Formats: sequence, structure tokens, C-alpha cells
Amino acid sequence: MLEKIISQGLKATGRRMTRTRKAVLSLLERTHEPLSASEIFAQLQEDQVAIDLVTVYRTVNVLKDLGLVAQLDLHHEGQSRYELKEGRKHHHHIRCQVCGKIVDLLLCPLKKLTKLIEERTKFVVGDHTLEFTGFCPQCQ
Amino acid sequence: MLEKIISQGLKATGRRMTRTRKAVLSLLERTHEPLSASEIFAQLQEDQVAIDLVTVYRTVNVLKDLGLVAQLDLHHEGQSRYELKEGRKHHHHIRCQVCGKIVDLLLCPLKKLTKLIEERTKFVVGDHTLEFTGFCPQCQ
DNA sequence: CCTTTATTGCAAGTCTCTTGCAAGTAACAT
DNA sequence: ATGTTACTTGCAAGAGACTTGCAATAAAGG
Ligand SMILES: [Mn+2]
Ligand SMILES: [Mn+2]
Ligand SMILES: [Zn+2]
Ligand SMILES: [Zn+2]
Repeated sequence: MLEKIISQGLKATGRRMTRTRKAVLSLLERTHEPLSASEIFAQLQEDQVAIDLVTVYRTVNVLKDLGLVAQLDLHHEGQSRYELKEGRKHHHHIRCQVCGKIVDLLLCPLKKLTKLIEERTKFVVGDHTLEFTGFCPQCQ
Repeated sequence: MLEKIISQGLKATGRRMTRTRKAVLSLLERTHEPLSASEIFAQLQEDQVAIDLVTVYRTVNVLKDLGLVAQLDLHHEGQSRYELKEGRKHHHHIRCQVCGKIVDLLLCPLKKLTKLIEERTKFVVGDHTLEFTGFCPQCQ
């Protein structure tokens, strides 16, 4: 179970499992869209969890360090979003430019391309980001 | 020539060609990496062009409105970059995670994928962003 | 239960980008 | 050329996301 896996990661790096970290984790676990820090903060307030926005930022950064959360910087959003990586595979997103809805695209067309790019540019390719924008079914 | 094309666009929207807009345009024209507002500001200072950072922001926004400049939000950079679209075709970038160097990738593998995504998600797909990161030849 | 040390909340700070407004200037008509 | 008008600029201030300093709090382990 997730909390156990993450406790191990925390301990291995001299960190502790706390009430606030559990709350952020449990929220990320049951949410199916990537969340911004302020959205995490607002949702936890609603859930009657006492937490400061600063702690949300520190928590997502810890989870990112542990490799358990992905940080997304979507085009023109001006804020990062975070989603659990644990148990989900590499994928990308499409976002509605009207209502902001974000949907997973469970695909990645870039494996082959990486080789081509390494040949052409002499870079060693590490990561990539890919995002689509458009109009969702409700906003067309 | 570029300045003429852009003068027309400005006039058509009730705007004027000014000393500062010429300076920003000419810098973007001769630069082959996308530039941030503060980089534009710093380079123009070096070129002895009197301009305020606020004016740089306003200028790139005007050029973006006219469709003459693309705004890039690269992963984890925390600032936007701008590059001329005029005369260059749709492409993507790879950035060195050590030195920050940005190189054009003169390709886009996403035409086909768009149809597939529209079928799967029922979105109408508009735009996309794609960026690679890695280590450039000097930083490996 | 006690000690140690990581974590938290609050305040303040940083950074990018935007906005209000008076002064400056490009565009156009006289 | 000169004047009129309205767009543009610079400066100051503000907004928003995110970070940092520090004293108080609370995990973890004995
Ligand atoms: Mn996702
Ligand atoms: Mn480019
Ligand atoms: Zn991918
Ligand atoms: Zn493309």
C-alpha cells in the first residue's frame, strides 16, 4: 500500500511520516487530475485538515525528490501541478483551454524519436514533456 | 523585410512602430535561441538601447498578439521565452539541463497523433507543446 | 517518558509578470 | 512645419507563485 512504500522512502532519507504528509498523499492518491499547490491547500482546508500552504509546497517537493510525484508545468498556467507516479505509467496530458479540465493521454510517441534526436543534435536525451491543448467535449 | 511586415500588422490593429519595438524585433531577428524578457532587457542595455523591462514585457505581448512571436514555457524554467515565428516553421526544442543551451529540433512527430487523440478523448485538439531535455555535447 | 532532530506555521523575502498613471512621442490632418 | 490626438513609455506599485529564516512543535527511537 502506498503509505508504506512512501514511509520507507522517507525513512531512507532521514525524513519522517507526518500527519500533513499523509494528508497530501491521500489527496493525490484519490485525485485523478494533477493538482496545483493551491488546489491541494484548498481541498485539504475543505477536508478540515489543518495545513499551511508553505507545508504543501515543502511536501510536494519532498515527494518529487523521492521520485514519487511528477511535477508538470503546463503551458501558460503559471503554476506547477503535481501527480503521483507510483503505480501509474509514463503518460502525457491534454487540457481544455476553456474550462481547464486535464485528461490523461495514456500514450507516448517519443521512444523512436529520441534516437533520431540524439543522432542529429549529439545531445544525450534525458526527459521530455508533451502536452496538448484544445476544447473538451463540454466546451466545444 | 521583417520590419515592414510587422509595421503593417501594428497599423492594422491601431498600433505604432516605435524605437523600442524596432529594437526588440531586431534583437529577436538576429538571435537564434528563444530569449526571456530579462535576457532581452539585458542584451538591449548592452546595446545601449534605452528601454524599461516593463516595455519589453509589453512588446513581446504585442508581438504575440500579432502572431509574430511564439511564447515558450520550458519545463522548470519559471519564465517564458520568446522567438520569432515569421519565416520559421513549426518546430520544437531540446535544452541542456546543465548549461541551459536550447537547440531547435526541426521536426514535429505529432500530426498523426492528433487524430488518434481526438478519437480517444473527444477533444478538439488545438495546439501542443513538446520539449526535450538532456545533456548537450559540451556538458556530457 | 525523554531526548534528539526533522517538520511545521508564520512572517518576510524573491522572482516573474502586470497594472495605473502622468509624461512622451508616433501618426496624421491641417 | 505645426498642432492634435491617441498610442506608448517609464516609474512605482501590485499580484501571484514559490522560497527561506526561525522559533515552536512533534515524530522517532531508546
Ligand atoms: Mn496524469
Ligand atoms: Mn526555436
Ligand atoms: Zn513521453
Ligand atoms: Zn509540434
